[in-house]
Amino acid sequence: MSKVGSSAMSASEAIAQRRSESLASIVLREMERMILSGELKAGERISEQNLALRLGVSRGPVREAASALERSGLLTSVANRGVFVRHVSTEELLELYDMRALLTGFACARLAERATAEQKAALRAMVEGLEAAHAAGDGAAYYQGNLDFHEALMTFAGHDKAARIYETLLKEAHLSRRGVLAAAPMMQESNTEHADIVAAIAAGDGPRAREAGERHVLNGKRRLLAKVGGGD
Amino acid sequence: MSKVGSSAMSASEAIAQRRSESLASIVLREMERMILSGELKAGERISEQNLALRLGVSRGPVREAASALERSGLLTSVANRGVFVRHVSTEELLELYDMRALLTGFACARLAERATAEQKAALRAMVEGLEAAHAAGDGAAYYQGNLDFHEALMTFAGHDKAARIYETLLKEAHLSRRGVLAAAPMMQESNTEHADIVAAIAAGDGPRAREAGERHVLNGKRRLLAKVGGGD
DNA sequence: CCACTGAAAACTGTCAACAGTTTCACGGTA
DNA sequence: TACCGTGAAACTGTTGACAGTTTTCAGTGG
Repeated sequence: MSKVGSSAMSASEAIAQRRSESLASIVLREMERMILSGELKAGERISEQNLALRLGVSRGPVREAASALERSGLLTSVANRGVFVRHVSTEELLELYDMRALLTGFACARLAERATAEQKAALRAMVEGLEAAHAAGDGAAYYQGNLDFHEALMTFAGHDKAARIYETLLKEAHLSRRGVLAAAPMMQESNTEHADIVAAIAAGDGPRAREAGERHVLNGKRRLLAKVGGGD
Repeated sequence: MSKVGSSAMSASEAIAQRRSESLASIVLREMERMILSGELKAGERISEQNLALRLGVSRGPVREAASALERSGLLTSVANRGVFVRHVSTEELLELYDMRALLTGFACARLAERATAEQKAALRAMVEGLEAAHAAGDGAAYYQGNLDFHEALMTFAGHDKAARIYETLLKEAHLSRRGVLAAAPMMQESNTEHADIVAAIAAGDGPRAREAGERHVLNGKRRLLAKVGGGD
């Protein structure tokens, strides 16, 4: 319960070496990491007292961090009982896919009209990398590469608000460890869609790029749904 | 500086009469209200000490509330200097319009397929109310009715995530008092678009509803841009 | 063996105080 | 008059402590 694992070590170091960053923001990052890595499981209670002790800070910064994380949907708090890692229901996960689809489509349409040659090349390279990962049957590499590809789409689009919202949505989706499973099995199908997206962007065809981007994420939702079924 | 104005009174009462709501959440609401009402202007510094004093609480809950509001984009904090009401640039406001357009289009498409007869009737009634406000030249009524109509679109769509994001975006947009001005002048044009949206929804035409919803908000963006020009 | 009671332990919500930084006013100097 | 140190006042970041609530658990009775 009170183990000062190596996982918390980096945060402790950060606290020791801090210069101008507030403890609250360090605790925030650490809590977020713990939640997203699955170190803290969904529905699990977080004792601010224990956490403060483990991180070597007082409860004030921990409460501030928790307050912020609650706002961004990673925690829920119950009066006099503390904060809990939020449980993302299947319905909510599906809604997250809807929103990601919308944003991805938007970004793709934008890229079709403003992507630089370098950006197009980078996207093409990423798709080839994913192809290689698929050929090698390397699920982990595909998973990471897929995340990178989607992040690149949002970043290259040069729309701060869209990228920021997407980031938040992705973190929330990661709360449900189910989302992770959906990507690996259908590598071939998924990467074909990636290629479609890049092709539409390269062709400068906004509507087609938007449709391809949106469809791709919605297909991911469908693939997830097929896997989950009425399972839970 | 230290006036305990009538504006803070309701919050003070809430604090006095509280039963199970945390002080932090009350302070959060009050700060949000102050910011959105324009009582605190963009770029203005918020002294947590003064605020705590005015609300009759200690600095702890104020800091928690500020931490949460920073996360949702209403405040920015600077180390050792405190928190400031965020300044929303024109570029950022335009991006907010993009996102609202996306979400509105999404909601409209959804409504075309799942709106109940009551919901359709309610939307129609709202458009008629707006028409009346326009005829009467009542800008304030039109402004509020317009907000209500858009909120209804998001609520009726039955998509929690979309509604929640929309709400956040709207609050951020309200930070820039420029957005407010855009609605009033073009009542006729704006409400014609509202009618188009409702017609498409009533007809069960998803794509057309989506297009109409998206276009409507983007036209709002265009109207805003025309007004602002290169002004600032 | 199980359900119940009640007191102790643990924890959250809140506050007041301390240390370090920033801001501001004041007085001296060119 | 304008400029620049300098010290006091004000404020933020953080902590430890107190009050009230929840949880735990040993002991009791059925």
